[in-house]
Amino acid sequence: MPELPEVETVVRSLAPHLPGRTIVHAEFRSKFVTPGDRRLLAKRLAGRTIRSVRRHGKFILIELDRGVLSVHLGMTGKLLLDAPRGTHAYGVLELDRGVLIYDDPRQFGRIEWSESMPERLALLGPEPLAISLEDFTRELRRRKGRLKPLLLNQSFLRGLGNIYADEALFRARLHPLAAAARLSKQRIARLHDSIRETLQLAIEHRGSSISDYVDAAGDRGWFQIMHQVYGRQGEPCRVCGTPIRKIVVGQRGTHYCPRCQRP
DNA sequence: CAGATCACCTGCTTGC
DNA sequence: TGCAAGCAGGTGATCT
Repeated sequence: MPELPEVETVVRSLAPHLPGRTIVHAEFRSKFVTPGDRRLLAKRLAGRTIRSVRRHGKFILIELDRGVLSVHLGMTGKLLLDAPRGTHAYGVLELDRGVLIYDDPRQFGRIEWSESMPERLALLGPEPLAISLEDFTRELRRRKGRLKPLLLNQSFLRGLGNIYADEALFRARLHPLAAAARLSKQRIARLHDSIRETLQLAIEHRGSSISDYVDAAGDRGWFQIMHQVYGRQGEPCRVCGTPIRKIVVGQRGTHYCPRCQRP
């Protein structure tokens, strides 16, 4: 669920509160979210002071006075500040002031501690909000495959997910099955712009709350009311009125306008 | 290497 | 009403 705009919103909602806080006690209850020795993890965190909170793709990085805690929200993960502990509170960080709850019904998220920057982050592609048109063009031309799976591939760009891949393709008027390497210069520029504009707009609206996404304060996003294609199958395209179509691409539901996004 | 298939897990919706 | 199947914002392993 949480893609770049949602993760960015969570980080922004945490940033005013976490730096300077000390973790008094930690507890983890899921062998999926926290694989390996959960007691050791809790022990490593106890007594640590939080230096900063930032986003790297869809990862939340909590820098400590020793080591880094990386949190990936998976599909249904939430980081909640001073919230009651629900059934799915699989991680609890008691702070010197307040408590940080990791809640995740499906347990697809991951929480890991590492001494320095987690190695897996090095495998991710550039930030979609930062990449230049030149770099974007070069990387796109190097790739085979279709546009939609490519946009979901975190080694191409880090942070796009199913909602924003579909929304960016609509904005760029590009078909999800178009061959990435064969796009004209003009279309590449359109896609580059569309990705940035879509993500920025979504961040301004604090992300999309499709079912249960909320930020650390428990507030929902409202970009979902501006979705052009995602979840709108059968409804009229906001530009041309043609019914939005839903197909499956790379095992993922893919929404597009058959008229605005010609093959 | 691209792409399909499956798996991880829970909960909500849909259809019979 | 009840139950099973299908589907969901993500990712990674395995196979062809």
